[in-house]
Amino acid sequence: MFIQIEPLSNVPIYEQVTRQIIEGIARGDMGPGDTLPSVRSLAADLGVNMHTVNKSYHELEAKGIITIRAKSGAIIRSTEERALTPEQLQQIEKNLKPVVAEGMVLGATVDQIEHMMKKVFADLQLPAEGV
Amino acid sequence: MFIQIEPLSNVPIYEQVTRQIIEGIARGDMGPGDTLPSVRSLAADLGVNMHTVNKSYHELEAKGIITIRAKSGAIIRSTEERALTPEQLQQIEKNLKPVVAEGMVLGATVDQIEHMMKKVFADLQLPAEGV
DNA sequence: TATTTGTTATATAATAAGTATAACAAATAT
DNA sequence: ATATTTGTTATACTTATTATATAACAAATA
Repeated sequence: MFIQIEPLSNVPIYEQVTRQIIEGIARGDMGPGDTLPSVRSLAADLGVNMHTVNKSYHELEAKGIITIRAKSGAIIRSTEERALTPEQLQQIEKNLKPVVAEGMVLGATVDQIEHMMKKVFADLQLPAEGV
Repeated sequence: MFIQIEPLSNVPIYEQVTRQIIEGIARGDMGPGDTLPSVRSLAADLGVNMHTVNKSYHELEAKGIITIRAKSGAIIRSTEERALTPEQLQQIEKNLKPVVAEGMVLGATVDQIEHMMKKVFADLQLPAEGV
């Protein structure tokens, strides 16, 4: 699997796992209907505890990105199933705000920030385009 | 002062303080050369401990946003002093990535995300325009 | 000179993060 | 049918983080 844990990071391991799975889906490495590896096997792969991965999966479920079927596995939901509610949109905006504010205070221009946005989009989408 | 603490938030208090000071600067509520309130007075205002605010100030200093003069106070640095190094730009991009990725996976379009960006920009800049 | 300032130190408590084992019952594979 | 794998649940433990509470120090300021 594509996940790489940075043990010295200030970002918790379960959060690193969550983010990298999300980025993997955005990048098209895996898509709707695909099953995630079992918490035990992924934990063994990453060299971390089962519960750490389990926490990440439940975070993904809370975000509406996957469905966990008890005693079976975790499946990536389809785009139709993931509604994109107004609450979710608002949450994204709330997450965006401190990042943008920090960038501006550090002296980044609107153009610079929008340029970075495009880089992030490209980084997440281009590999899929290459198929 | 404009800072509002949400005690039930999963975001640590010192981090809430840091973010809201940054947003205050971005919004133009306070600018370069201005001094932040003393850690003791702000802590009293917010009803939190001195060290919590102190931690926030040192985080702001580490980000290059303020300068702490020992036994004197904390001053907001000028835009010229805040260099905006390539490392900082890269950090902003790194912060942006998981937020954008999550938005996309949840089904937000590029246009929707860019529209939210503009809302955030407006929210941070318009009040200053009104002066 | 008295007050305020950031700094430093120590102590304590609560919560979060992470690991370690173990057992259960349902789902799946053989 | 049996064995394995699965997510779930429970308990226990360690460590780090967050936050508070006091106190004292020395420099800056009023």
